[in-house]
Amino acid sequence: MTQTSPAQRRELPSTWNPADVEAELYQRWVDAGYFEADANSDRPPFSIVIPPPNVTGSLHIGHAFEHTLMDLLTRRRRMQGYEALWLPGMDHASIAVQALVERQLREEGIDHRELGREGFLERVWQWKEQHGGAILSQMRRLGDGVDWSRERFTMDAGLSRAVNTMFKRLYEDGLIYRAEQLVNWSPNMRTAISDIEVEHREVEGELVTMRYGDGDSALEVATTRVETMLGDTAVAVHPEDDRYRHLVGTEIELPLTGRTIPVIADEHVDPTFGSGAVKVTPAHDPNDFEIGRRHDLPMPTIMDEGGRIADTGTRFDGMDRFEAREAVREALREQGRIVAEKRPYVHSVGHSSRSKEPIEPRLSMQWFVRVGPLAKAAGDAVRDGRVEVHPPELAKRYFDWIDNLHDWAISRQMWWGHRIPIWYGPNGEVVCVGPDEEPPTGEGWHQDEDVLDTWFSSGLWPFSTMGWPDDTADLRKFYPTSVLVTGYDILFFWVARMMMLGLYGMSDRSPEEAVPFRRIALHGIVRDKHGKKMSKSSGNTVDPLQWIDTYGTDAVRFTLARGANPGADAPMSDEWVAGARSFVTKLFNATRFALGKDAFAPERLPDRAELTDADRWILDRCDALVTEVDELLEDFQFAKTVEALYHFTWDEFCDWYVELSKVQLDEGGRRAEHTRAVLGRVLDVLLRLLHPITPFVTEVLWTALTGRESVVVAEWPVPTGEPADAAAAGRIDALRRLVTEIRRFRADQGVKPNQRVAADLEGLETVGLVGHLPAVRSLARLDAPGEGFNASSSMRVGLADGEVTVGIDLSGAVDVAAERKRLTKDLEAARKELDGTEKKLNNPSFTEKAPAEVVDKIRSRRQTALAEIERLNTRLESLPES
RNA sequence: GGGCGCAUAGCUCAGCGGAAGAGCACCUGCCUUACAAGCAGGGGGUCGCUGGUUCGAUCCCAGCUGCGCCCA
Repeated sequence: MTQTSPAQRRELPSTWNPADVEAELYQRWVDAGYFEADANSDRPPFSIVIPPPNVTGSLHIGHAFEHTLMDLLTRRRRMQGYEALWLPGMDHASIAVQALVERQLREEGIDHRELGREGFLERVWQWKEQHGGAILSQMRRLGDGVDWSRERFTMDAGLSRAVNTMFKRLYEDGLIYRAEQLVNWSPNMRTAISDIEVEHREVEGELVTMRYGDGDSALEVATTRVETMLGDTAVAVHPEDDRYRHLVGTEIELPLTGRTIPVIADEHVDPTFGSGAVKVTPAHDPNDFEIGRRHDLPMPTIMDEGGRIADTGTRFDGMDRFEAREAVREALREQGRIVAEKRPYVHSVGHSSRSKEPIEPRLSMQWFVRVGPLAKAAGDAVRDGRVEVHPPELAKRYFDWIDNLHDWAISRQMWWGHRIPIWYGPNGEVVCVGPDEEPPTGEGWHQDEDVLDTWFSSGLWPFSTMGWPDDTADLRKFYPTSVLVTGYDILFFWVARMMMLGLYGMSDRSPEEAVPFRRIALHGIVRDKHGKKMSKSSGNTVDPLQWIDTYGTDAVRFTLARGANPGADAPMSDEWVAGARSFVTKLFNATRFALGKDAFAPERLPDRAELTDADRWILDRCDALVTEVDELLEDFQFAKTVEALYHFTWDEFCDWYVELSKVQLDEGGRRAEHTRAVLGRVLDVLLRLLHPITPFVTEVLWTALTGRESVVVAEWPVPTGEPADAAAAGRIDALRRLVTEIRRFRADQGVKPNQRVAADLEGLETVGLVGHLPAVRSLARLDAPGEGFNASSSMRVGLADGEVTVGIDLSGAVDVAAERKRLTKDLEAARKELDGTEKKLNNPSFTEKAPAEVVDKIRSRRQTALAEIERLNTRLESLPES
């Protein structure tokens, strides 16, 4: 047995003030290089890439949540001896940053277009250096054990090279193409966005029905966007619709434009909706676009990039789309062409998830990724188990989505981002220029003006950050990453893109090794304490940094981990963080107590035979805890892990073992010495288990306890393999029940918790608690019966192996009514139990069909109930009349 | 419109075929030398509704109601 010499010990402060030590501890960890991974080590790899936060972002509660889980997983693996890498970084957020810097420039009175592309980008980089990445310093406050030496940014040279390489490969494989297509257009940002960046929201608009043509050939069509009529090139009806059959093939006058348009028949028209005739605006509506294609209709674009009516040759040109909506409607009204108006008319409208404005379907030339083969491979990787989705229920959602994916619009009409590496020649040449190639020079050559969707570079994140396309030591060691921790809300945006591009980019590897991650741990979003989504508009957002200031990082992390059920949302409130702080304080105080009693972390425990029931019980429980925590964490059951640790720490270790240890310490000698070892061992294990969740307090306590360097690099506990001592556990269980019953009796009788009363205990030998008499007396605050002892009241406690009679000297002040009430209540419960069990046992189908062990269990419960009733009745009868 | 999920103690959530659980909140009593950010004790639920399967249903199945999410 070795012992930490007092000299090695670090002193604990008398109270725990996280703010005093957190920053210093974190810096110490970074300086010591604990978080830096070595690609050349022999240890088995464990790697996580951070879901890159937006360079404009600051730490919000969702980051804190996700980071806590990742840090927890990484710290545990590090302690388990893995070469653990948690790779940090940010993405460049093309649209958000461009908007931000454009706005800044406007405030200075500068139009970014005047500045030119180069000048503008200079300003963006300037902004990035000065204000970008606030989140990185905030991550330190959370205690994130990331490898700062590997920090990455999607616009870094290396990652840009990866983007360029990927583009070129896809292009040459025919998986990237350019086409004029209807895309989701953001007039505010003047760019195309992809399908997933569109959110559908119910809005109150109007449904206007208008009449095209006149007399017999008139048709009524309805729309929520009247202004689009300026771009109509047909009216469509169902081919089987008898009402309109005679009109098909004729031309009809399109009001306000001086044009006539054909009436066509198309099977996709729903004859039961409205009048059964629909206006067709191919350049501004997805369904109409399809109709236009089928019928080879002209597709005039009637809006400019900013959402203003253009090129219609009408007086509406130049009007904003919403202004035009009213103006066109009123113009039609003047002509008596408005047939009906429904207002408000609630319908679903696509909005840009970035700028929040209604998107405008717009025909334009864009670059697309042909997702077919990529999506198939991405689906298969999950289908054949190379990538596990946790919780598995969410895999279905992944399949539903990835198996029905549309081609991905990747060009953005922006300057900030990876410029599309395509050069156009004077004679219509199109050349894709790879990263190490020289672009064509000469008259008339120019590069595509657009940049790539930010998700394109984020999709390469798991390998571009490790040096791809080069064959690097990092890639060899850490790819595929071990687990991806992210929100289910981003499954489509990001996870699917990494799957597609990862499998494609790494296709020179075996299918098993090409996947970007082996497991996907999905979490939900953080909600408020009423389960409401946090949002600025409802004013229920919280600032994790403010919580850290108030309660300490450990408390915040503990709360977040405690709320993390697989795939489920996590409700959060400051009351719960306060509760977590109490836990941290409890742990601190318990350790302080132990150290005050000279507890130490022994290398070897004393021989089991030398230990008490209490020692063996708590050590066995501790062993079971290690197993439980391991099992839960392998399954990403964070909430249950925290629950198990909380319960053990508070309800078993602090409430019982620490109290029992006081009795043992009082005995002195070898008993006290062994108790110090057990206290130290349990704390040693417990602090290590808790470290990934609450890194700061455990670091302080564990180094104080052990005198060793840091718990960050301590070994993760493993079960001892010692068989649990069931007999000891049974006796401790009996002890706890006996003590609780006595406390209950005392409370009923109005005896103050701190008041010692004389009591006589009979029957301890039958329940195996003779040796525990001092403990019972200590925990139940009983004195040995002395001179003139008079058991004015007595109680019988039924335990597994018998019963104990406790005679208590209450100096005559017996509250008979309270006692009667209690006994009556217990009696009622016992009778109910008897009824229930007898009913079952009297049912022949039950005794015949139920498994034998269940029947036995019910029989024994009936026996217990009978004994209990007998005991309570005897006691009730013996009570004096009140 | 299509799909998925959830309804369990005042609140937030576990449990998911054989005795209703936790945290917080609540009530009572305690500053008992680790801890009042604490200790001891206590109250509180026909497990959304209606049927069905089963010896037995909070748990499985069907329908209904009410919420939530995703997609169009």
